Amino acid sequence: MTVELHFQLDFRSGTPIYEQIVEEVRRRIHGGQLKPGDQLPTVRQLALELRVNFNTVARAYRILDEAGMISTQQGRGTYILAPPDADHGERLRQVTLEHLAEDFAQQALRLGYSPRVIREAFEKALLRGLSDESNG
Amino acid sequence: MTVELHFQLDFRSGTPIYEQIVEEVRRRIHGGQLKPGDQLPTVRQLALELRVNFNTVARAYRILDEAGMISTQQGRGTYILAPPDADHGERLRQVTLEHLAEDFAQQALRLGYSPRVIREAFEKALLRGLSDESNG
DNA sequence: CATTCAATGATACAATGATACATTGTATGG
DNA sequence: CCATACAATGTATCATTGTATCATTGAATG
Repeated sequence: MTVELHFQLDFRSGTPIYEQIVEEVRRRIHGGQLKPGDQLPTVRQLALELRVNFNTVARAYRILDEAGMISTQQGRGTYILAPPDADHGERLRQVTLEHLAEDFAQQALRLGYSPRVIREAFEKALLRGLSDESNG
Repeated sequence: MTVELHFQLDFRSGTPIYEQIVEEVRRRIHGGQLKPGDQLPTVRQLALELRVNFNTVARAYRILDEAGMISTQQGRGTYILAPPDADHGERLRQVTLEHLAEDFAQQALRLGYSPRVIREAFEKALLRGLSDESNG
């Protein structure tokens, strides 16, 4: 399922190779030829095709990764990411909060504390956290 | 009966998958959701659920095995060994309600949630924990 | 020229995946 | 009963993928 890119580098342009790769992938993502979930060629595959060292491709991929456009995963490959969506990020954050809350509640209950005592401890900790936040 | 874990991996976090699995199982053992004698999902079941190779799960299980927290047995399965309070190597600190509450409050605040949202998540989790306690 | 520094290459490494294997429990047939 | 076959489990080994580190190159600069 890894897509083919087929594009030509200009070795004489003065623009670094890794930059040319970054720009090409960028264009294809914006142009829609590359869609979220698509797997890019491996660093070695693309390097072979472009006749460059695979570290150069890796460098381009790393830049795109840091820009949030792709996801590089050691041992797995690199994939196009969905464009950052504020709503989606919010949903993930909410999941995390629920997870934290659930862990806390379960552990507290398991230690045998009553709901009333747990609520008190929670409220106290929350207020303390708030004052810490505003002061320090 | 093998327990279900359902948890999400973060493929983009940079933390290796096997490490994320190790930590998740650790948390559930300490939190009491996993008790001695419980059978974990088989490496293949969990791998399928998490969409990773089963060797990655096997690696996590092996680490937990070497830490003395679980027992993996070829041809049989893997089982929780550790009593929840026996801490293996790491943090031997006393887990108190105050600590739990403080950790939860601080982490939630650090994520940028408003006190109101945190209270809602907490209350919901607590009620759910209570009903789980009485039912299951 | 010598020096410096960014770009690229070479090499070793870590994480994950694919595949074949050994061990255990259970069903099946005699 | 016992033996055998089979299915399910974890294990071992190697291939594949990205990462880290250092060496090399080549152009800019003094």
